Amino acid sequence: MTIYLHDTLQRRKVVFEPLQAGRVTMYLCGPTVYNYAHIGNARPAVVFDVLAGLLRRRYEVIFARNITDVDDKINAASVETGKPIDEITARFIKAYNDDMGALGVLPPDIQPRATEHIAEMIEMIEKLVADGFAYAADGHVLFDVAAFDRYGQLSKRDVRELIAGARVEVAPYKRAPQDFVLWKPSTPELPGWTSPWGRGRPGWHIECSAMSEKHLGRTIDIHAGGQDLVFPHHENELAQSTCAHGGEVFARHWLHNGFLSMDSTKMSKSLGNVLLVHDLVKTIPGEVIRLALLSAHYRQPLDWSDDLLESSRKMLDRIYGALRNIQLVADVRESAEPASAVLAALEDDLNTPKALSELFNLVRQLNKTDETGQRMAHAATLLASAALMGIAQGDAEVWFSGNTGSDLSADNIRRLIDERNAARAAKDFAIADAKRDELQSAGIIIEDGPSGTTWRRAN
RNA sequence: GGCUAGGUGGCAGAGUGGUUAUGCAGCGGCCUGCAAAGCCGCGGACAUCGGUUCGAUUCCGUUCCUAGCCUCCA
Repeated sequence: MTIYLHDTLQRRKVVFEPLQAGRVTMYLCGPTVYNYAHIGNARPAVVFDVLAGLLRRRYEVIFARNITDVDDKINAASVETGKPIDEITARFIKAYNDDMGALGVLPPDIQPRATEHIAEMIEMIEKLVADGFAYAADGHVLFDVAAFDRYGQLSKRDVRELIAGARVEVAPYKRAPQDFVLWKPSTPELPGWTSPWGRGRPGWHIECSAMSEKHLGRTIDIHAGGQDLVFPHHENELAQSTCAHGGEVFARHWLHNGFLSMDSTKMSKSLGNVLLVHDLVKTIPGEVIRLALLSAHYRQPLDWSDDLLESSRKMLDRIYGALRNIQLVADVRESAEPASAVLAALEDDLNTPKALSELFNLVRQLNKTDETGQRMAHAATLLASAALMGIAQGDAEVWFSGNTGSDLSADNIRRLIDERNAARAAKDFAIADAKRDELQSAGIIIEDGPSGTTWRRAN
């Protein structure tokens, strides 16, 4: 089997092959920690969590997802709230990790922080200056875009079009408007570090170049992030890393996820139309949110809506419904392999919608099987397949009845069901139906099955 | 204006040069005391106009429309 991934640089799907056989290095641009993560920020975390898991089946994987903890917006938040920067970043790093955890995102192998890699950044900048790819001017250090002839290759942008004016900041210390900041001076009240160019702080792009080199090496296999990072962030990283490494390939595969929108408009912090993961997980199971994020292909746009969540919840109802009332023997479950159709879909550029459709084919197969041993085998395959996407791994009974969401306690529900069944046994269907109506009006739906009556909350 | 992606049945959303996924919703049947769940079946789609082809939703081009990037942003 072969893994295919779409590469932004080549604009096509390519066969994935790590530089070193059996070992994959992967870097994902993580959050800037000045606020809670919104659901759009969660998309790359979830999507590339699935990818990391998929790769781990076949390779040793070293997965780094950074934390940007030095940034103008963090400084602004500190000024605004009067709280120290460390307190703000510590708080939102924890919140980010907790929120992603609620969505079933496993921690990356390495979570490097920008402030802990200032020395590496300075070292890289010095190298760029020494080799003529960057210049110091007026307390700043700038990357000289003209010195890198392939600049613009990732975003397919013509440097000549990056003209001065409203689009690109013009500053007197720049040789050319498109030159970008590697290092900038800091004021006494803002965070700063001693450097050959005076007390200052790093520009935005240099941190990822320095941290990926330190933790993953000069050439990494996969560099991932949101589509909006293609330009300028990744274009600039590509330029500075390539130049600092004597022309060696920086990232062998570039992966970018599409955007989340609401009402066909991009969700973004600057527009203010954001839904925070922190709030959503209070009322919606993280699994439902995770499935919603995986219901469209990762490179396609995804419009967030209540309908999407409703539909995702119903998909999980169907999967858990099939798994309910099956007691899986431990070794059957543990030895189960995912269905090849599901695996193949995911290994084809992470085609999660296709994988889900194959998952539902397994559900149907399970539902129409009567024989217990066969059912167990199908259920185990279904579970192992769903595990590839990190969904439906919980207890089915808990899914349907863990939280009644109604005023009736589980004991009272059971009592009404017993009373109804007594009436049914006595063929007093008027009373039986009255009991069922009573349950239904309390948000409880009952199902008479071969092994007795079960119930679930109505959504 | 430049550059990228897209436009698929009531909705969501894959995919394919000829056999029309999957989930939800709808319809019919089976099961059930009746339901629910499940199973079986049905209907209904490939924005537009041209071109290539024996044949295009799928390839090429036109037009229209949508979103994103070009500035901090996943």
